[in-house]
This record gives sequence, C-alpha cells and structure tokens, in this order.
Amino acid sequence: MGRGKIVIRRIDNSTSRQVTFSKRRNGIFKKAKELAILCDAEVGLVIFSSTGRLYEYASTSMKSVIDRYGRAKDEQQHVANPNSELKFWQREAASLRQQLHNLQENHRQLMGQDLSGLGVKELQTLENQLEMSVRCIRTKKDQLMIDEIHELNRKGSLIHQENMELYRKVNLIRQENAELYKKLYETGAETEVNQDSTTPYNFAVIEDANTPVRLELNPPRQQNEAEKSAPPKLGLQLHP
Amino acid sequence: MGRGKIVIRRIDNSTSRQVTFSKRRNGIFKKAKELAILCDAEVGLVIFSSTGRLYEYASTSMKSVIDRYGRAKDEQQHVANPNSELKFWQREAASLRQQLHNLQENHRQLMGQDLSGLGVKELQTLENQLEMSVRCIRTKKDQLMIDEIHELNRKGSLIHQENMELYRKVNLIRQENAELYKKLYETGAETEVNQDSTTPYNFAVIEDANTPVRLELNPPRQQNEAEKSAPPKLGLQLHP
DNA sequence: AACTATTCATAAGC
DNA sequence: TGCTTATGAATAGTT
Repeated sequence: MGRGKIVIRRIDNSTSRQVTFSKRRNGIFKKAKELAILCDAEVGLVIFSSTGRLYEYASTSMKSVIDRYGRAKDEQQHVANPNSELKFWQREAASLRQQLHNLQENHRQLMGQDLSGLGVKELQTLENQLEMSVRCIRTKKDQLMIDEIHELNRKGSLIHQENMELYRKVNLIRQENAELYKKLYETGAETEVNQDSTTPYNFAVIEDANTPVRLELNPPRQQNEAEKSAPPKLGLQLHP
Repeated sequence: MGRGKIVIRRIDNSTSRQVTFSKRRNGIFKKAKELAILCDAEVGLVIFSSTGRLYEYASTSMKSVIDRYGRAKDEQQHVANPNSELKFWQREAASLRQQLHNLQENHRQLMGQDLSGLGVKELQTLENQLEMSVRCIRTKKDQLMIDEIHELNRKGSLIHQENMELYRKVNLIRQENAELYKKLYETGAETEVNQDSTTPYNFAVIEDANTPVRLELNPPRQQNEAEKSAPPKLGLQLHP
C-alpha cells in the first residue's frame, strides 16, 4: 500500500527507515487498539526502535498483560509454583475475572445488546424478566411519588392551619386596632392605619386521595381584600 | 477496508467477533513482523482473545522483550520481589471483587430488586433503559419468528406445489386405470381396483404477508374422496 | 475458507 | 515532522 510495492527487508537508508518506522508504528498501534475494542481482547504491544527508544501500548495495562502472559505460560508448562499463596490469589483473580465476564455478558443482554446467540424462547424469558423489572421499578417509583405527594399534603395542611390561625389573629388585632382608632378619633388625633395585611401563599388540601392521582399546581394568587372570609382553596390539589 | 465502513466498538455477534479477531490478529502479526524487519526494531506482541486464549509474537524472544521492557521501565524490581507480586494479586483480586460487586448491584437493580437507595429520577432512568431493552429484545424475537414463519411458508409452498403435481399424476394414473379396467372388463376378467389414494397433509399459503402477521395453525385433515377437485386450502395461513 | 467491493494504510514526493 | 496522493493491502460482508 503506497506509491509502489516494497519488499520486506531492512530499509538501508536510515532516514526513510525512521520515517517508515514512525508511520508504521502509528499504524500498528491503531490496529492493536481496534483489535482490543472490536474483539474484546487484551492486547499488549512493545516496540523498541532501532535507536533503542521504547514505544508501548496495552489495552489494559502492560503489567496486567505481562503478568497474565507469565501465568498463561506457567499454566502451559504445568510448572507448579511452590508459592501456594501466590497461586491462590492468581486463581482467585482468574475466577473473579471469569465471573465478571459472565456477568458482563448477562448485563449486556439485559441492556438489549449482544442478542445474536439467543433463540426465541430465551428472548421471551429475557423479555418477561425485563417486564417484571419494569413493573417493580414503576411500582417503587409510583410509591415514592405518592409518598412525596402525601408528605407535601401534610405540610400543606399544617401551613394551611397556621394560615387560618394567623387570619384569626389578624382579624382580632384589626378589631383591636379599630377600637383603638375609634378612641383616638374621639380624642381628636388623626393617624393613618394600614388597612392591608399581607396574605401568604396558601394551600387547600383534600387528603383522602389514593392511587392513581392527578396533580395540579396552580400559581399562587395574592389577595388583599376580603380578609374576613375564609382563605380560598387554591394551589396543590389532589383529585381522586 | 472492507465491504463497508465499521465503527470501532465491540462486535456484538460472537461469531463475527471471532472471525474478525482471527483475521485482524493475522493482520497485526504480519504488520509487527514487517515493522521489525523493515525498521530493525525489537517488537513484542501479546494478545489474549476474549475467550482467554494467548497469541504472541516476538521479533527476538518474548523473554528478551519483557526483560528489556522491564529494564527500560526500571521496574523489574516488583517482578523479582515475590512479596510485592503477592500484593499485586491481592490488589488485583480486590479490584475485581469491587467491579463484580458494582456490576452485581447494577444487575440486581436491572432485575427490579434492591431499589431502596434510588430516587424518582434514577428509577425513571432505569425504567427507560429497561423499556429500550425490551424493545430491542422484542424486535429481535419478532424478527426471528417472522423469519421462521417465512421459512415455513416457503417450505409449505413447495410441498403444496408437490401436492398439486401428485394430484395431477394420481388423476392421470386413475384415468389410465379406468381404461385398463374397461378393457379387462370387456375381455371378461374381474379385478378389484383400489379407488383410494392417500392424500398427504397440504398447505395453502398466501405469500405476500408482512409484519405484523397473525398466525393460525389448523390440524391437518385427512381426505379420502373428491380427489378430482383441487386440494382444498387449509393448514398454515397468514393474514396480513 | 474463498471471494470481492471497499475502505484503509502507506510509499513516495514535497 | 506534516500533508498530499496514487496505489497496494487489509478486511467486512457474502457465499
């Protein structure tokens, strides 16, 4: 691949040799990465240039690759290492790696990938399992949301009660005020009295709702008159 | 470089993954050899397939490459130190165990268990993921079933054609028989002729059906009379 | 495993 | 080194 065909033998010219080294080094690293990703392989590549410089690539880590290599070679040669504790941990790691691998495969299938090896029956089982899961999760989610709604209702109710209490107090104080004003007016003094009282947001809550619920959230309205009447119902409401 | 462009991501289909692995492994080994020769480099390449098999290439020897690598990295200490290697494997096992644990938790949640730590938003994400998975799996399953149905239709159609052919032959032979019988009767001989002909199961197939399909499977009926008429349509039918 | 249509890597040149 | 381009190689999809 290039302007012309070449024979595979040592490139004499040192400059072109270096240029080719650089290009091909990049090429082979790319290939190694692609292989590791495409084929789920563990790859380790070590290259020393003719000038002695080290270039390396490892899909996981070079240590992992070299250790695994050594272990694979040990197993091939059936060389029993007297260091049994080391062996134990190596076997432990291998077993865990295997479990991880299996679980990953299972996981990918649950995520709807890697289904090519499965038949209709297995796919059906998987589908049923997932639907059961979805149901569980939906139930859990709905429960959480219902709980939250109830909690909000509880708080809203408390605030509402507080509101009523405050209304009562406001009316009481207004009355008191009116009487004081009357007394002052009778003595000839003239003082302005603020007729407005600030009204906080308030909630009207119907508290017997259960699943399914429909939630409406209206923007709070300010009301500055008709304080004598009960606070109107607005805001968070549940419709059973 | 192939019939089509591919994205570099894990190949789901395990067969194609293995085929690709085999092809690209050869490719990269060739590249490694060429690099070593062309550029006078020392190259070591270690590949573990996803099934755990070891493939290796070294321009000199793997031991030489690894030793040189260790020297270049000035890290051959921990390979020589058995205590540190033991530590390595213990850490490796711990790390794998952790990964396994995380994946198991994730897995359990995907299976709709162990949802107690999650909030509404996380549950929503999980639900969406699972629904996507179900869709994937359903699509795959439906495709498999549709393929099977089409295959059955193809076979049914062939058998049906064969059937028709056989009917024609039966009628022909019957006619011949009748004539022979007539001749025999005219000459005074009396021979019983079997008026029954066995009729195989037959399929009537409407072959332009596409997804979605409704499949009806009726039990085959035996028919021993009215062989002169065309075989009735029954059995596997697709309603578009 | 063999066969191509394609994409990709790279030799040569600047 | 980097960029460009013509060309040979690698390989994805198919049989």
